[in-house]
Amino acid sequence: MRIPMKLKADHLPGGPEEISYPPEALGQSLALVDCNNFYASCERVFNPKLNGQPIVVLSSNDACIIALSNEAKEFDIKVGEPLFEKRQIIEKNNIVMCSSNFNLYGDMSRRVMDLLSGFISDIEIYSIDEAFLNFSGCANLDKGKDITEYARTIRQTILKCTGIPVSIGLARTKTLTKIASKLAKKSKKAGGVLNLIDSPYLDKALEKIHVVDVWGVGIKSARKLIEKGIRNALQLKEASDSRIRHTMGINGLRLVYELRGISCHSLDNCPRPKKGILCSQSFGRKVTDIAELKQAITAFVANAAERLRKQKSAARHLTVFMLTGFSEDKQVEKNQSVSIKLPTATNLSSELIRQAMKAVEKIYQNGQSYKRAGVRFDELVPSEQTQISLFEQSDSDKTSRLMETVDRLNDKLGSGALRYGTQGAMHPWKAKSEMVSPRYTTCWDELAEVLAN
DNA sequence: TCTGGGGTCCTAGGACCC
DNA sequence: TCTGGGGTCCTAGGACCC
Repeated sequence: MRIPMKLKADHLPGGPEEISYPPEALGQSLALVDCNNFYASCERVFNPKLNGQPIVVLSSNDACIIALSNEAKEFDIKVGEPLFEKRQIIEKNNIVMCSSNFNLYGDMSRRVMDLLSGFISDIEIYSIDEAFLNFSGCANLDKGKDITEYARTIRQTILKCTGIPVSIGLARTKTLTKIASKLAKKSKKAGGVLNLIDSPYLDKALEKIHVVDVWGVGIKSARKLIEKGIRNALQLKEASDSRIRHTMGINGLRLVYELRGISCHSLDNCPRPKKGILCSQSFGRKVTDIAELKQAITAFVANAAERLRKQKSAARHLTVFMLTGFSEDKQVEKNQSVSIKLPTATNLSSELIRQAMKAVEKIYQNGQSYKRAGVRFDELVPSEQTQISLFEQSDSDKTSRLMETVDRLNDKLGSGALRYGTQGAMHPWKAKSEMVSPRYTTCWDELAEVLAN
């Protein structure tokens, strides 16, 4: 099931009536299941003493507030605010502070998602605490069972089995389910489930939603919209196509169609590998020593490379970035970065670290202090297709040793696991190097060893 | 040497999401 | 003193080719 509209960036339709939609664009029954205050709820599952108490969950270095329980939301605290600004309120009101524990949250998330998959097979896990479900064609609902009741059953099951409270919004498009779940969370009457599918109250619901709370509208776009008199989701839904296209681009137009019940974002139920992998961290203090920076970057590269190998990818491109932190006048951070096109795609830590160190040396300025740094791998390719240039043709001794290794590994892994050959036929200008294409990442280390000798 | 236009690829930066 | 750590997609502009 693909996106029904050819709403490409270069295509500006005159209006929805000019396009014919396949039935699934208009008639889907979707749900968003959203865990309430997820991190705070997880902390409560493992420490029931926290039930009923106001809680905030803090980021690494305990620098920022990244989640709040309902009780904590009563105070003047918002997600994303730095702790030092709110410390007084927190201490005065005996709000409990928890340092974040992402292993725990990931584990709880898996439990919730497993339960959901048991109810509905067509599911997209959208984030650590959210999943979209597609009820269209769901066998359990064929016998006229009420979809709202079914959603309540799901909700109760999750709560009973995991201890995590969730809200469920039902609607025709993803954007509308987001709104439904938001309202379900707020309304006491809804009991955690709100169904806006073909609802006569849909427009009333949209009117209650401020534009900045619409999925896909950030602070920048919201400001522009408000300037034009568009304050709520209903006004956004009724705005003219050309106006939206002009102020918010193609994504804005997709979003408005979704508000009108025309699905532009289909369910993505087959998780694709990441297109880029990054690892970065704030130091929590100023770092000026290049040795210390190198040590940190080495750790980041090792972490990111592991994730790279886990999804069976290799990177062709590497970027190291270092930020100086906020300047005295609270203006922007200075972001310095160096990108390196790798000679061949790789997911080998040793090679990636070597390249990253070169980048650090390029960026580093004596006397400059850095507050944050990171590394990013881009242009990822499946590692089965990865080719590494292993040796020069002239080095016949190394060649024969390598061929022996390849044969041995093929014996171990099954023939064809690795192959070797020259690239010369395809790319005459590279005729000097020979290539080996490992199809199994487990071979990397052994190959690397041969290379090193 | 001058002139034009169309097309593609790459990159940096912006905006948004959780 | 103290401002998280991941991601995705789109766009504009420059370089380059024909």
